Amino acid sequence: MSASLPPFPKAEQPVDQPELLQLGVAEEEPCLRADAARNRARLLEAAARLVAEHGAAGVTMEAVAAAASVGKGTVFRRFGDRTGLLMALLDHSEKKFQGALLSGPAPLGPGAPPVERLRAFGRAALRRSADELDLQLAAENSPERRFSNAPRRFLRGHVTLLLRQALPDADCELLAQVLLGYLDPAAIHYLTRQCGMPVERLEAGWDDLVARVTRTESPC
Amino acid sequence: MSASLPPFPKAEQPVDQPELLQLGVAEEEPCLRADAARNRARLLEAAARLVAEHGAAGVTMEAVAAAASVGKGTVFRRFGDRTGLLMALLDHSEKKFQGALLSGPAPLGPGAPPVERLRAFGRAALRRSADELDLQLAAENSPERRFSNAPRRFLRGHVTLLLRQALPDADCELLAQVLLGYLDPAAIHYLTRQCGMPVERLEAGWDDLVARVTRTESPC
DNA sequence: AATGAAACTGGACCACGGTCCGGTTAGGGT
DNA sequence: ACCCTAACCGGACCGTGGTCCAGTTTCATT
Repeated sequence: MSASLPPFPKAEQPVDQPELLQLGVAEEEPCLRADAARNRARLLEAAARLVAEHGAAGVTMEAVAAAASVGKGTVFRRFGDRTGLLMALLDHSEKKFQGALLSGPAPLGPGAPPVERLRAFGRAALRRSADELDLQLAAENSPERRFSNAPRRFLRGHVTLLLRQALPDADCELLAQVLLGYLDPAAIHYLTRQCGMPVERLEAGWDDLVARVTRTESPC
Repeated sequence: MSASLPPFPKAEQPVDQPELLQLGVAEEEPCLRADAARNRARLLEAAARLVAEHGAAGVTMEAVAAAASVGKGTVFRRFGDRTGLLMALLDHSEKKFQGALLSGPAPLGPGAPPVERLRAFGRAALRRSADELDLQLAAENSPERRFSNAPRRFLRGHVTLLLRQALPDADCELLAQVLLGYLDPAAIHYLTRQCGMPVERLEAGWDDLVARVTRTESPC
């Protein structure tokens, strides 16, 4: 909420750059002083240990700071807020996923027809959420930023692109929003854990949804 | 987190009763002592005033309690938590909406073909979110309970029913989840406020989505 | 090596959501 | 009219996310 804070990178400014990172995997930290980098590594390690021991709910900012023998302010300086820390924890898996989409083997990566890539995308995302579900849930942003973080923007761009190949005349941004909504971690948690649906049903539902959305109207 | 709490209704237990409220609008408070009812009314009035004055973000539990000349514990006893208070604030509009769906004029109410009712439903929901957006955003539950509150369950049942009339052989629960995801207040906020999409585009997108989802495959 | 400033550190501090429990009150039974 | 008990009240208390700033450290430059 403060105005000018030159020496405070805030770890994720809401700059909405016009899709020039379309092919770059994501932005990197500009640089880091030696001690800062060391503390960052210790914090991530401590946070991962806390997740393993007490679940994602046990990742308290104070606890992480204490476990890393570091002041609380340092955690906030490095990661901005709790969500930033949790997202940093998911960053490795996220980067791997992005890499598979951009340059992995088909049908997830390039080389397959777009609809088939979409189907593979959903299955991969569902499987990824099967592990990491509690972490992804805990990292869920506040309602205002649930859609405007870097990983989400990347997935949105990817799905939009695939949709545009299959449906050149549709509003692919909105359709991408719909498809990604189906893969929302909170939704997956609700359907599988609270409603008891098996993952197979979610996968079948995804294929069905993709088929319905990309079906071109009555090609008689 | 406590175990047994007889004298503490908690305002919304997570009981997931098997759809026997399908036609009842919602459950009512069991009864209320005279002073409790008076305090409840004063709290709601105070909360509404705070929303009008300082926006939904200004609705602090302490502020509401103070504005109603009531102890903080009373607010939590009555409404369970902050989300409960905000949902109570939205309750009137919610009930009206549910009434329109159940027994209002077509095409929103009964009497129109299901696909047309679905289209009307989306437009109505979008318009309802246009007002009240900040309140609906602030009332958004924690990720775990975003889908398991009474209003949401009602809408889910309604949409599922309409879908089943149009698509007897599809997985209508999952499709209903998809459609409701499109109408999520956070999504609407993101698309209209942050992406700057006009509401007309969202409405067109809804019609398109309903058409795609309910299109029966190649009726040649 | 000395130096100066940018960048980082840590812990005191604050606000808010949520819990607890001793004291109070409503209102039905007698 | 009285009493008894369940329900309710209020505010002290706690944990957590997040801010702030005085002091310290790094490192590029000389």
